[in-house]
Amino acid sequence: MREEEEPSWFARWEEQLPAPDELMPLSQSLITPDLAVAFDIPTHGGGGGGGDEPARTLKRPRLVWTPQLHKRFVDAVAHLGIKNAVPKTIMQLMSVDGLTRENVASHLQKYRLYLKRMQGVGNGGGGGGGGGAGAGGSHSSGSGTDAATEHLFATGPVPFLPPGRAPAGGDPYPPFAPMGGHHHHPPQIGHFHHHPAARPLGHYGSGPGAGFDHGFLSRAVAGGGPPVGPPGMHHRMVGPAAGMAMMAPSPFAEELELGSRGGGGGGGRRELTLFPTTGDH
DNA sequence: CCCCCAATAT
DNA sequence: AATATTGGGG
Repeated sequence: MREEEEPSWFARWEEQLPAPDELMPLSQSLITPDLAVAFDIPTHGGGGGGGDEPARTLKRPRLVWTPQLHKRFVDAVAHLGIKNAVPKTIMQLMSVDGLTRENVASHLQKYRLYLKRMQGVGNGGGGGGGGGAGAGGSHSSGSGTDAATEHLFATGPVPFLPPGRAPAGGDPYPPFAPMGGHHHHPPQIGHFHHHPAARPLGHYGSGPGAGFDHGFLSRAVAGGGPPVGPPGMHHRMVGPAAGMAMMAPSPFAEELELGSRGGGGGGGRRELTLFPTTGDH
């Protein structure tokens, strides 16, 4: 009789519910770029009567990494390159409202672990990838991807994995290999390369007929956003001046890589688990 | 200041 | 379980 789970009256407002009876074929609506941050647990549980709502001290609800959101994350990382894929940059590139650096950092950490885990010997999980050198001093422990990790991370093609694995002492860290000759360019946070399918920020319409914003979708560059400064940083940008510079909503185009991609050439192959989206599992 | 990682707390 | 948070080190 004890139930956990807080009273989420708002439950996770995911993206959906366009119409009570309208059912999307979902056949392969891989274009469900919906972007929405799903939160849970709004705040004080009071109930009742309280009355007071300290707008300050409001704790942000727990962020729910929905597959779509995760995808944006992965795409951002993939497009940034290992060196620029740091929390702040990733967060900015994602342009998801409500997302904080800590959110990304935490997820990034897990994501990195997942990658390492997969490259270790014995990998297994989801599809494997090809092994890789032990990067960084990691201890390889055997276990293959566990269910836990799998449920989120393996839910999308890992865009980068060491292409050529060096069996014994190769480079510990690949300089980052873009997928089969793809584009990789200086992280322009202002606007990304144009893609035929680039969607303008605002409402990621999931096709005709849907399209509604939940209020926050697209980060309002409030506060007089500084006109983007191209992060052409080559080094770790440090310095007072570099502290803040780029900021702009950027819906970067996404690469629809639907086929399976092997982790890098070679051999691995990824079973595309179509999206578990909206309610799968 | 920011990042990274491990451990821990919720 | 999935995130958030903290702490130590760079």
